[in-house]
Amino acid sequence: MLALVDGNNFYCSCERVFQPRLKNRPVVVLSNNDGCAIARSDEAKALGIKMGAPWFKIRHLEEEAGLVALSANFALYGDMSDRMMTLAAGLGHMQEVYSIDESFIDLSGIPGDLVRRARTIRRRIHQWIGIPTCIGIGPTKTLAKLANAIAKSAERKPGSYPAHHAQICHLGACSPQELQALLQATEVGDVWGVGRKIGAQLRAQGVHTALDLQRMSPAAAKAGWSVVLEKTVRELNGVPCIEFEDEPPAKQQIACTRSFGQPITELHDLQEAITEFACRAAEKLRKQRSHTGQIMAFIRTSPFREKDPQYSRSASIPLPTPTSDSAHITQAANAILKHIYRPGFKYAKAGVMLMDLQPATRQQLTLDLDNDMPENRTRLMQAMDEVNQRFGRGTLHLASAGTAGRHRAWSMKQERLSSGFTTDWGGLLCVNNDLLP
DNA sequence: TCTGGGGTCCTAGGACCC
DNA sequence: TCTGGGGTCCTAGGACCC
Repeated sequence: MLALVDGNNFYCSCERVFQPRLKNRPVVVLSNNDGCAIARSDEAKALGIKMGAPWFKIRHLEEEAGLVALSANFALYGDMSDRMMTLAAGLGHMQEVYSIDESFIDLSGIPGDLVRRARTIRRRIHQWIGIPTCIGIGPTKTLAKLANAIAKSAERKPGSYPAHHAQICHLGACSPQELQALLQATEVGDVWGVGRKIGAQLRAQGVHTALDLQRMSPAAAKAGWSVVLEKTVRELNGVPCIEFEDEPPAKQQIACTRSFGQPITELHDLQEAITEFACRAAEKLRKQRSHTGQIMAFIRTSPFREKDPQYSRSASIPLPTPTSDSAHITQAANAILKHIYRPGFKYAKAGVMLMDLQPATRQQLTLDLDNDMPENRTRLMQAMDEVNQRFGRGTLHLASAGTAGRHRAWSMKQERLSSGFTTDWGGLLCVNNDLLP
């Protein structure tokens, strides 16, 4: 048996812990550059605000409905998440952290009343961290997800499901008739793994509810769609097909991409952005002790400004020697940028992706020894990570050649650090590429 | 449907080989 | 010159998730 523990409206709930005045008010948390809503309180959902709604379209609700909008504070949410995960882990023997606000817990071998146990953990998370959660229990991941959705819906929308499933729902403890009724009351599009497109296709074939999908033959699911949907059907029938991952596998790719607050036209401004993205990506890479064998960069105009000429292009460079060196990665990313850049466009977004990731093995370290001053180089990177960890991300960063000290034309929102102070881009220590070996 | 940022997995189709 | 069959590898794109 598996449990899924999920923080309700997670980012909003985190903010409410520190700003109790936000309780019972409609609240949204906005993405980078305050672009769109990425979290909504129940009250904000009741106002009809959709996930991803652009801020400029819902802004009028500030005046009209007392909507409160907050810029995202990801450092805070990461911190709260760690604490919540630690408590949630107490539910069973193994935990898979699935996202910032969700974790699966393996309940096999746990004796006694699982619902009562879940209730204890839920209360503890609420009392100690201040985050409200819902817990779904079922024999497979898909059914645990479904149970979680039922637990949430039963609490928020009375009448959608029987009230005793609110907050905690244990599908493994339901009678076959009860389970059937719950599946029938669930729209097929609400099943984990069924998105907008496949949901529409299923409905067109007469499959409207989770129960309909459960009764589809796995062979038909595979023939009509793919092995992914086949697994979903099997999981709905209680046959585990999606593995429990106790420790997170190393990432296969690492990306750092951003939309700009204002459109960018000049190459040197894009260079600054790409340099920063490359450095951040390299940091993530070293954190998981990997090297990258291929670097990709892209730039694009805004598809939403239809009148403006559109341009979107990406390119990648395979590296002769896999590396985690910020300077190498930055150079490669900037070389790509020069290659794909065309003047005359208003660029809205750019990014760097590291691909072909592999463990930083001893062999690769030996290869590095052939480069200039490898020991200094490694120590420099270590020191940079340590400084940034201690004083906040971006305190020490590589500047693209010749741009150090120039005003940033592409502005990102200032980031609040978990320690509570605000960093400023002025007066930052930069290391110029030109100075590196 | 909507102006975010990250990820994963699967599939189809082309290149190339025997 | 045409016709046959099968396999692998790679890439782009689609669909999904939070």
